[in-house]
Amino acid sequence: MRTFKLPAVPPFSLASVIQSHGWYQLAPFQYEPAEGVLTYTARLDSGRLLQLNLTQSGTGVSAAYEPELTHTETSEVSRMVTWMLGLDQQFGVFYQLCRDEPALAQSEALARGRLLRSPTLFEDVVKTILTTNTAWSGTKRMTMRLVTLYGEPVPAQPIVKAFPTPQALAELDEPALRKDAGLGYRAPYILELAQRTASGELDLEAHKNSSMTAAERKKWLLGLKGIGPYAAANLMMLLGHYDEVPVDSWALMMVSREFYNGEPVTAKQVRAAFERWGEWQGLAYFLWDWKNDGTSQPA
DNA sequence: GGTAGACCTGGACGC
DNA sequence: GCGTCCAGGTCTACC
Repeated sequence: MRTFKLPAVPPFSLASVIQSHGWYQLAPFQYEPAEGVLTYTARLDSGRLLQLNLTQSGTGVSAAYEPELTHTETSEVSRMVTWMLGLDQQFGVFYQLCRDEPALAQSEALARGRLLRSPTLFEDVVKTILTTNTAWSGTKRMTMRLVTLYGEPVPAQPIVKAFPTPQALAELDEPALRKDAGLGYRAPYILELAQRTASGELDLEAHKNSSMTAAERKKWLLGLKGIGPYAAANLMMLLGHYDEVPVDSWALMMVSREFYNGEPVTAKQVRAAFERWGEWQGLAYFLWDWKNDGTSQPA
């Protein structure tokens, strides 16, 4: 295995990034908690496929890979890992605000704030659509089927596959996605996204670092089929905009238990509960140390 | 702007 | 084993 190291804006914890949300459980991510290794099957611009093994290295991250890469490819992998782990992201202002809130006081000590991302926005939009209107087990199953059925295999390890490209998905028909991949009614959304991306009509990757305002970005996301208020807020978080709470059924339950004594709450009440965190309210919600984590009934 | 019904799947449950 | 019900966000039509 060849390796290189990348620095991160301190504080940095790979474990905190990995456990920031459930993305590490979705193919082609793999995580070995005992060894602290996050594995991702990546596809480079050149079309080459490789397995990346990411581990904590001092205050940064170490990337191990095979086969040998060109200088250009190594630069591409560096940019990819920096984006996926948010190595250049800073949360100093947020940490200052957290110091007076017991439920967030550990954020800086644990280096929390960075959210694990896929290398491409295409992959993250697809995965976000697959989180909607289904249980987490369904999201994992649908993602695994997409990768298994339509992902390109790593030559040296044919059972290891990358996330399917927009081109690969664009060539499919709706019944295949609906039945074979088990996407159900989400199939036309994914197919349209893939076809628009593959044709060049939609340049998702340009939006990772666009000059759009947060409001413009959100409006653009809501214009994508299958992306509603929850999915848009979730993707905005991945894009580094934290000024809105992604309200789903879990958020309604947790906020009800935490702030409303178990009484049913509305999406407005969930947003109101975190409104005081301003541009950080989404992150405050994400990192909140809930008194009741949802696995038991409230006191 | 708000609301109701349809969409689709898998899991839980009762028989 | 089979049938029924329910949870989970978004879209569309309608008011």
